[in-house]
Amino acid sequence: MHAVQTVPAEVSVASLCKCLGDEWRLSLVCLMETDREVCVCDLVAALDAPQSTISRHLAQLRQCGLVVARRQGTWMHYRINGALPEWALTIIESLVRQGRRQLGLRPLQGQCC
Amino acid sequence: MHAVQTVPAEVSVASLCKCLGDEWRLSLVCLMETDREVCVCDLVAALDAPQSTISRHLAQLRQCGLVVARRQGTWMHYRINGALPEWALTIIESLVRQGRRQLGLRPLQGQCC
DNA sequence: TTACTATATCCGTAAATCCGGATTTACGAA
DNA sequence: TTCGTAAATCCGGATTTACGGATATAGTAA
Repeated sequence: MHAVQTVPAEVSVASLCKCLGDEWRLSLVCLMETDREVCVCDLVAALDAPQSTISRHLAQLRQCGLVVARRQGTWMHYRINGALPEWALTIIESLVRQGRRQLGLRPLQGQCC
Repeated sequence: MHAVQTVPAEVSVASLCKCLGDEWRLSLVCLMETDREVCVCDLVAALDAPQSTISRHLAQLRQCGLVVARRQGTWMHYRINGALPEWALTIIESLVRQGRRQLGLRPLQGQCC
């Protein structure tokens, strides 16, 4: 029995930037503390946007490999993809740090689930 | 007489990412060594693209504040905007470092000007 | 002047992206 | 089963963005 290889997802610099070059998506990632899961309903509440809009942008972040989702019953939990290569995680962290300063994000309520 | 204040240009994380989320523009920035000017004709040659395309993308980079231009006779020299705030310069440097690995950029010839 | 060069901008068209209400899917509970 | 909730997907229209040939602008030199 061998350990599970977490192969670093391939991401191109351009697609990473493109993905985070949208305020909705940047905000979503900024709402995800490193190594902390966030429920979709909390994201919808925090950003006060139509559910379909949030879901669509989360799908893009997933497709790009920036976040991963985990289902728990009816709910979906998202988090930043820890399997990303070092350089990507580092850059995302920097972008998120600065993004949090710029975007006036209301704190997560965590009321659901 | 007072010293010239280099007020750090305001840049939003989202617009920075959006601007670099295009392969042409990312390539252009990757071709600019930090603190080194590059001539437009060299950029056109290196990327082998229509001149209007390069010029248009350079204009976007300028508008976003990521690069600055200096005219020397008929030629225009571009460089990364050193007046950007620290966080932006740091992030750009990381993106460029990784971008250079990913994009197969042909080296600048520097034949013109 | 005129001619030439480098670069920027214009403009019509094509393609990509975004939006959000409506619908579907997935799951849990009764 | 059936119902209710959470989330994903669909779809048609609006908006944005990209493209590149043609043209305009800015500068040099004769």
